Amino acid sequence: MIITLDLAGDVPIYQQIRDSVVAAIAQGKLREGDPLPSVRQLAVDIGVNMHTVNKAYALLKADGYLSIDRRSGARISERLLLDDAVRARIFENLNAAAIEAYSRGMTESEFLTLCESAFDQLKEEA
Amino acid sequence: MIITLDLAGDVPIYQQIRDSVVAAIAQGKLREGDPLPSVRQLAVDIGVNMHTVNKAYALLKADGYLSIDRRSGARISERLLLDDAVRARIFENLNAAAIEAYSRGMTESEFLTLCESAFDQLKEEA
Amino acid sequence: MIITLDLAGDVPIYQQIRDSVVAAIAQGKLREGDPLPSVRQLAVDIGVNMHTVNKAYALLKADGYLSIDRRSGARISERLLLDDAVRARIFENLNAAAIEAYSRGMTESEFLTLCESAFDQLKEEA
Amino acid sequence: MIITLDLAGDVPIYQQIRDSVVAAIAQGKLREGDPLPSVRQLAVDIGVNMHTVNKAYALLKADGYLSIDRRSGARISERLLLDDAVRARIFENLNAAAIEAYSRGMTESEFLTLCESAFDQLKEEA
DNA sequence: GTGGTCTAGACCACA
DNA sequence: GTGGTCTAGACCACG
Repeated sequence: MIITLDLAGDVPIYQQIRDSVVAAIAQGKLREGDPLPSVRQLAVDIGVNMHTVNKAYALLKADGYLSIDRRSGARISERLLLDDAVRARIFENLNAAAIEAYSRGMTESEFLTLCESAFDQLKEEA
Repeated sequence: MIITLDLAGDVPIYQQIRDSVVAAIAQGKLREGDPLPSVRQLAVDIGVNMHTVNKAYALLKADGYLSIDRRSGARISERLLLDDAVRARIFENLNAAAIEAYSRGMTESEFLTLCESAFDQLKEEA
Repeated sequence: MIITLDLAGDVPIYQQIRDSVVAAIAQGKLREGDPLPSVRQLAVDIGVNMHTVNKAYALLKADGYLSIDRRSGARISERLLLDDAVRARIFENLNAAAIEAYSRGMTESEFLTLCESAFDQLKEEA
Repeated sequence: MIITLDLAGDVPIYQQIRDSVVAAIAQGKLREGDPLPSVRQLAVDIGVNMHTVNKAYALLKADGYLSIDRRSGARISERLLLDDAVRARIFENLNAAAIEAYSRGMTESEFLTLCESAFDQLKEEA
C-alpha cells in the first residue's frame, strides 16, 4: 500500500494522505498519468471517511499534483511543473532546516552532506 | 523586537514564538547564556496570552534551546549541542523538501544550490 | 476543430461545448444558418457521451443560438437577435466582473480599458 | 442582512455566501478590517450548516478577501490588493460577456456603455 | 469561544 | 459510477 497513516499523530490524516502520494511520486511508485482510486474507494481501503480523502485530493489538485476528470476520477497530472509556489514550499522547508542546523553550530559542509544524502536516498528508491 | 508574529497565518502562535527564538539564535541576536524575558513580561510585550508564551518556552526547553531556572528565569542553554534529536529534526525538514523537489523533477545540482543559499543567507545575517 | 475541451477542469463538459459553439459564432467560424454535426456524430468526434452533447444542444437552443429541425438536423439560427434574455446574461457577467474589480479598488478607467480589450480581441479573431 | 441566499438555485450556497461578502465589500457595506461573524454564528443566522459557511470563508481567504485570526475570528483583509489572480478572474467574466455580446452583433459602443453602467451602479451604492 | 478535523449518511449533477 | 454539496453532530487544538 502506497499510503501509510499514523492516526495517533498530530498531522491531519488528509495531510498524511497528501504527503504519501507526493512521496510515492518522488519514489517513482506513481508516475505522470497514473490513475488513483476513487475518493470513496480509497476511503474504504484505508479506513477513513470519504471527506477526509476528498480534502487530500483537493490539496493535491491545488498543488498541481492531481488532475480530476469528471469521467474517470483522479489521475496524477501529466506535467508536474516546477513553478514558483513549489519552489517557495521547498525553500521554506530548507530554511527551517538551515536555521535549526546553524543555531546548533552545524558546519556548512555537514549541512550540505545531509542535504545530499536526503536527495540521494530518493534517487535510490526510484 | 526579536519576535515577529503573523496572527492571521496558519502557524500556531506558540510555534511562531519558538521559531523566532531559534531564528534569533541562528542570527546571533541571542547567544548561549543570554536571558529571556519572563513568561508574563513577554506575553505583555507581544500582546498574547500568557499560556501561549508558556507553551513556547516549554517547547524550547524540550528541544534543548532553553534552560529554566526558578531563581534566574529563562536563559538560552549554555551549551547548544548537536545531538541526535536535533539531527533528526533537521533531516525531517530536508527530507520533506527533497520529496517536493524530486517529485517535480528538480535536478540534484539545483537542489543543492538552493540548500547552499538557504544556509549562506543565515551566515550573512549573523 | 471548433470545440476544445478541458476534461480536468471544473466546468461541465456540456457547458464547454455550448461555450465553444458560441465562441465560434463570435469569431465568425460559424455563421447564421450553418449546419452543425448530429448529436451522435459530434459525440463520436470529440469522444464524449451522446447525452452530454444532447444537453449542450438543448442549452444552445434555449439560448436562441440553435434551431433544430427534425429533417435537416441542427443549424445556427437564421437570425441571432439581441433580445432581453441575452442582454440580461451579458449584464450578469459584467456585473460579476465589476464587483470583483470595484471591491479591489480598480479604477473605472482601468476597468473600461479591460472591457475594451476583451471586445477588441474578438474583433481581431473574427 | 448582508447575505442573501437562493436555496433553490443551482449556485452552491457557499458560493453565494462568498459572492455576497464580495458584493458587500464592493458596495462599501464592509470595509477593510471589519469583523465578520464567527463561522458558527453566521451559520445559525442564515440557517445553514457550519461547514457550508466554513467553506465560504475558506474561499474568501484563498481569494485574499478574508484573513482569519485564531483569536478573534474572521476579518476583511487590511489590504485588498489587485493581483494577477484577481485580474484573471475579472477578465474571464468580461470575456464571457464580450463573446455573448459579439456573437449577437452588439456594437462595441453599446457594449462599453453596458460596462460603464455596471461599474457606475456600484459607485452609487457605495 | 474560536476554528480545525473527522465521521456518518444523504442527495444531486455529471457522464 | 464519479465527484460535488449539504447536513448533523462530535472531539480537539488554540488562545
